[in-house]
Amino acid sequence: MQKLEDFDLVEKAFYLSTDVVDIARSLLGMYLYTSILGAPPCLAKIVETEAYRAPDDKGSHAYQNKKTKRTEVMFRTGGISYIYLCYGIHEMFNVVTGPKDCAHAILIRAVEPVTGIEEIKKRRKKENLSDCCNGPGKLCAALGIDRSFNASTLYDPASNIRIYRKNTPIINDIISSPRVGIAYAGESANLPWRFRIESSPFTSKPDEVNYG
DNA sequence: GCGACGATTCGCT
DNA sequence: GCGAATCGTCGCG
Repeated sequence: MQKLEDFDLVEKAFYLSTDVVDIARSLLGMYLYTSILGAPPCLAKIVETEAYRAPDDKGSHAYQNKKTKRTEVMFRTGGISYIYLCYGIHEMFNVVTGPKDCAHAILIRAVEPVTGIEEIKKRRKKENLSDCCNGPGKLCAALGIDRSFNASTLYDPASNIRIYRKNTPIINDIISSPRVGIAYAGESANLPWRFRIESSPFTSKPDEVNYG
Protein backbone atom coordinates (compact mmCIF):
# COMPACT_ATOMS: atom_id res chain seq x y z
CA MET A 1 0.00 0.00 0.00
CA GLN A 2 1.49 3.32 -1.09
CA LYS A 3 1.36 6.30 1.23
CA LEU A 4 0.32 9.75 0.09
CA GLU A 5 3.44 11.13 1.82
CA ASP A 6 5.49 9.63 -0.99
CA PHE A 7 3.80 11.99 -3.45
CA ASP A 8 3.79 15.75 -4.01
CA LEU A 9 0.64 17.73 -4.70
CA VAL A 10 1.04 19.20 -8.19
CA GLU A 11 1.31 22.98 -7.86
CA LYS A 12 -0.96 25.54 -9.50
CA ALA A 13 1.79 26.80 -11.82
CA PHE A 14 1.88 23.44 -13.62
CA TYR A 15 -1.60 24.05 -15.02
CA LEU A 16 -1.03 27.58 -16.25
CA SER A 17 1.01 26.88 -19.38
CA THR A 18 -0.74 27.73 -22.64
CA ASP A 19 0.66 24.54 -24.20
CA VAL A 20 -2.20 22.14 -23.42
CA VAL A 21 -0.73 19.42 -25.62
CA ASP A 22 2.48 19.47 -23.58
CA ILE A 23 0.57 19.34 -20.29
CA ALA A 24 -1.49 16.41 -21.56
CA ARG A 25 1.75 14.54 -22.20
CA SER A 26 3.20 15.56 -18.83
CA LEU A 27 0.16 14.28 -16.93
CA LEU A 28 1.05 10.71 -17.90
CA GLY A 29 2.63 9.04 -14.89
CA MET A 30 1.04 11.49 -12.46
CA TYR A 31 -1.60 10.38 -9.98
CA LEU A 32 -5.28 11.13 -9.60
CA TYR A 33 -6.48 11.07 -6.01
CA THR A 34 -10.11 11.08 -4.89
CA SER A 35 -11.39 11.32 -1.36
CA ILE A 36 -15.15 10.93 -1.46
CA LEU A 37 -17.25 11.25 1.70
CA GLY A 38 -18.09 7.88 3.22
CA ALA A 39 -15.68 5.87 1.06
CA PRO A 40 -12.00 4.90 1.25
CA PRO A 41 -9.70 7.27 -0.70
CA CYS A 42 -8.46 6.13 -4.10
CA LEU A 43 -5.18 6.76 -5.90
CA ALA A 44 -4.60 5.92 -9.55
CA LYS A 45 -1.80 6.50 -12.05
CA ILE A 46 -2.75 8.44 -15.17
CA VAL A 47 -1.91 6.34 -18.25
CA GLU A 48 -3.97 8.03 -20.99
CA THR A 49 -5.00 11.62 -21.78
CA GLU A 50 -6.36 13.75 -24.63
CA ALA A 51 -5.78 17.46 -25.22
CA TYR A 52 -8.62 19.78 -26.33
CA ARG A 53 -7.43 23.18 -27.51
CA ALA A 54 -10.02 25.88 -28.05
CA PRO A 55 -10.66 28.07 -29.91
CA ASP A 56 -9.30 26.45 -33.08
CA ASP A 57 -9.92 22.78 -32.18
CA LYS A 58 -13.24 21.55 -33.62
CA GLY A 59 -13.22 18.66 -31.19
CA SER A 60 -13.43 20.99 -28.20
CA HIS A 61 -16.67 21.94 -26.50
CA ALA A 62 -15.26 25.47 -26.48
CA TYR A 63 -14.58 25.56 -30.23
CA GLN A 64 -14.51 29.18 -31.41
CA ASN A 65 -14.55 30.14 -27.75
CA LYS A 66 -18.21 29.21 -27.49
CA LYS A 67 -19.05 29.98 -23.89
CA THR A 68 -22.16 28.38 -22.43
CA LYS A 69 -23.37 27.38 -18.98
CA ARG A 70 -21.66 24.03 -19.43
CA THR A 71 -18.32 25.21 -20.86
CA GLU A 72 -17.93 28.25 -18.63
CA VAL A 73 -15.50 26.46 -16.27
CA MET A 74 -13.14 25.83 -19.18
CA PHE A 75 -12.58 29.59 -19.40
CA ARG A 76 -11.51 29.90 -15.79
CA THR A 77 -7.88 29.85 -14.62
CA GLY A 78 -6.30 26.39 -15.00
CA GLY A 79 -5.96 23.82 -12.26
CA ILE A 80 -9.64 22.95 -11.82
CA SER A 81 -11.89 20.11 -12.98
CA TYR A 82 -14.36 20.19 -15.87
CA ILE A 83 -16.82 17.34 -15.44
CA TYR A 84 -19.76 16.79 -17.76
CA LEU A 85 -22.31 14.12 -18.61
CA CYS A 86 -21.88 12.30 -21.90
CA TYR A 87 -24.63 10.34 -23.68
CA GLY A 88 -26.84 10.99 -20.66
CA ILE A 89 -25.06 8.22 -18.80
CA HIS A 90 -21.33 8.71 -18.28
CA GLU A 91 -19.41 11.38 -16.39
CA MET A 92 -16.21 12.67 -18.03
CA PHE A 93 -13.34 14.14 -16.03
CA ASN A 94 -11.17 16.89 -17.53
CA VAL A 95 -8.33 19.03 -16.25
CA VAL A 96 -8.74 22.72 -17.15
CA THR A 97 -5.44 24.36 -18.11
CA GLY A 98 -4.06 27.73 -19.16
CA PRO A 99 -4.69 31.25 -17.84
CA LYS A 100 -8.15 32.79 -17.51
CA ASP A 101 -10.13 32.94 -20.78
CA CYS A 102 -7.89 30.28 -22.35
CA ALA A 103 -10.41 27.44 -22.71
CA HIS A 104 -8.06 24.48 -22.82
CA ALA A 105 -8.86 21.13 -21.21
CA ILE A 106 -7.46 17.62 -20.96
CA LEU A 107 -9.68 14.55 -20.86
CA ILE A 108 -8.38 11.80 -18.58
CA ARG A 109 -9.15 8.60 -20.53
CA ALA A 110 -7.56 5.87 -18.39
CA VAL A 111 -5.85 5.30 -15.06
CA GLU A 112 -4.16 2.40 -13.29
CA PRO A 113 -5.57 1.77 -9.80
CA VAL A 114 -2.96 1.96 -7.02
CA THR A 115 -4.88 2.21 -3.74
CA GLY A 116 -8.55 1.85 -2.88
CA ILE A 117 -8.69 -1.23 -5.10
CA GLU A 118 -11.59 -2.85 -3.29
CA GLU A 119 -13.64 0.34 -3.41
CA ILE A 120 -12.90 0.69 -7.12
CA LYS A 121 -14.02 -2.87 -7.88
CA LYS A 122 -17.10 -2.37 -5.75
CA ARG A 123 -18.15 0.83 -7.51
CA ARG A 124 -17.61 -0.78 -10.91
CA LYS A 125 -19.06 -4.14 -9.92
CA LYS A 126 -16.11 -5.77 -11.65
CA GLU A 127 -13.55 -8.26 -10.38
CA ASN A 128 -11.12 -7.74 -13.26
CA LEU A 129 -9.10 -4.69 -12.23
CA SER A 130 -7.87 -3.96 -15.75
CA ASP A 131 -11.48 -3.37 -16.81
CA CYS A 132 -12.25 -0.88 -14.02
CA CYS A 133 -10.59 2.34 -15.22
CA ASN A 134 -9.77 1.82 -18.92
CA GLY A 135 -12.11 4.48 -20.29
CA PRO A 136 -13.14 8.03 -19.37
CA GLY A 137 -16.60 7.06 -18.13
CA LYS A 138 -15.34 3.97 -16.34
CA LEU A 139 -12.67 5.76 -14.32
CA CYS A 140 -15.14 8.37 -13.12
CA ALA A 141 -17.47 5.64 -11.90
CA ALA A 142 -14.55 3.77 -10.31
CA LEU A 143 -13.16 6.78 -8.46
CA GLY A 144 -16.50 8.24 -7.41
CA ILE A 145 -16.24 11.30 -9.66
CA ASP A 146 -19.46 13.01 -10.71
CA ARG A 147 -20.68 16.47 -11.72
CA SER A 148 -21.01 17.58 -8.10
CA PHE A 149 -17.20 17.89 -8.20
CA ASN A 150 -17.20 20.13 -11.27
CA ALA A 151 -14.83 23.13 -10.89
CA SER A 152 -12.92 21.50 -8.03
CA THR A 153 -9.46 22.96 -7.39
CA LEU A 154 -6.98 20.18 -8.11
CA TYR A 155 -4.02 21.73 -6.26
CA ASP A 156 -5.91 22.46 -3.04
CA PRO A 157 -5.22 19.89 -0.27
CA ALA A 158 -8.80 20.37 0.91
CA SER A 159 -10.35 19.28 -2.40
CA ASN A 160 -12.01 15.90 -2.90
CA ILE A 161 -10.12 15.48 -6.18
CA ARG A 162 -6.39 16.23 -6.50
CA ILE A 163 -3.42 15.43 -8.70
CA TYR A 164 -0.07 14.28 -7.33
CA ARG A 165 3.31 13.37 -8.73
CA LYS A 166 5.92 11.02 -7.34
CA ASN A 167 8.91 12.58 -5.63
CA THR A 168 11.19 10.49 -7.80
CA PRO A 169 10.72 11.29 -11.50
CA ILE A 170 9.93 8.48 -13.90
CA ILE A 171 10.52 8.00 -17.60
CA ASN A 172 7.48 6.80 -19.50
CA ASP A 173 7.17 5.26 -22.94
CA ILE A 174 4.66 7.59 -24.55
CA ILE A 175 2.82 7.21 -27.84
CA SER A 176 0.55 9.79 -29.48
CA SER A 177 -2.34 9.13 -31.88
CA PRO A 178 -5.66 10.71 -33.01
CA ARG A 179 -8.31 11.26 -30.36
CA VAL A 180 -11.30 8.98 -29.85
CA GLY A 181 -14.92 9.67 -30.81
CA ILE A 182 -14.64 13.02 -32.58
CA ALA A 183 -15.50 12.14 -36.18
CA TYR A 184 -17.52 15.37 -36.32
CA ALA A 185 -14.36 17.45 -35.80
CA GLY A 186 -13.34 17.64 -39.47
CA GLU A 187 -9.68 18.41 -40.00
CA SER A 188 -9.09 18.55 -36.23
CA ALA A 189 -10.03 14.87 -35.90
CA ASN A 190 -6.65 13.56 -36.97
CA LEU A 191 -4.52 15.72 -34.69
CA PRO A 192 -2.32 13.33 -32.64
CA TRP A 193 -3.42 14.62 -29.27
CA ARG A 194 -4.22 11.33 -27.56
CA PHE A 195 -1.35 10.25 -25.33
CA ARG A 196 -0.78 6.82 -23.80
CA ILE A 197 1.86 5.01 -21.79
CA GLU A 198 2.48 2.34 -24.39
CA SER A 199 3.52 -0.42 -22.02
CA SER A 200 0.51 0.02 -19.73
CA PRO A 201 -2.15 -2.70 -19.74
CA PHE A 202 -4.63 -0.16 -18.32
CA THR A 203 -5.20 2.08 -21.37
CA SER A 204 -8.61 2.41 -23.06
CA LYS A 205 -10.30 1.09 -26.17
CA PRO A 206 -10.11 1.41 -29.04
CA ASP A 207 -6.42 0.81 -29.73
CA GLU A 208 -6.72 2.81 -32.94
CA VAL A 209 -9.19 5.17 -34.55
CA ASN A 210 -9.54 6.01 -38.22
CA TYR A 211 -11.47 9.00 -39.52
CA GLY A 212 -10.63 8.32 -43.15
C1' DG B 1 -40.88 24.45 -25.82
C1' DC B 2 -38.82 20.94 -29.02
C1' DG B 3 -35.71 17.95 -31.33
C1' DA B 4 -31.12 16.28 -32.33
C1' DC B 5 -27.18 14.44 -30.55
C1' DG B 6 -23.03 13.38 -27.85
C1' DA B 7 -14.88 13.54 -25.89
C1' DT B 8 -19.26 6.07 -24.03
C1' DT B 9 -20.27 1.58 -22.27
C1' DC B 10 -22.31 -2.85 -22.18
C1' DG B 11 -24.46 -6.91 -23.72
C1' DC B 12 -25.78 -9.75 -27.35
C1' DT B 13 -25.18 -11.70 -32.10
C1' DG C 1 -19.56 -5.54 -34.91
C1' DC C 2 -24.02 -3.41 -33.65
C1' DG C 3 -27.65 -1.19 -31.22
C1' DA C 4 -29.67 0.47 -26.97
C1' DA C 5 -29.44 3.08 -22.87
C1' DT C 6 -30.52 7.85 -21.22
C1' DC C 7 -30.57 12.95 -20.29
C1' DG C 8 -28.39 17.53 -20.22
C1' DT C 9 -27.10 20.91 -23.45
C1' DC C 10 -27.71 23.71 -27.25
C1' DG C 11 -29.66 25.92 -31.23
C1' DC C 12 -33.69 27.31 -33.29
C1' DG C 13 -38.26 29.19 -33.35
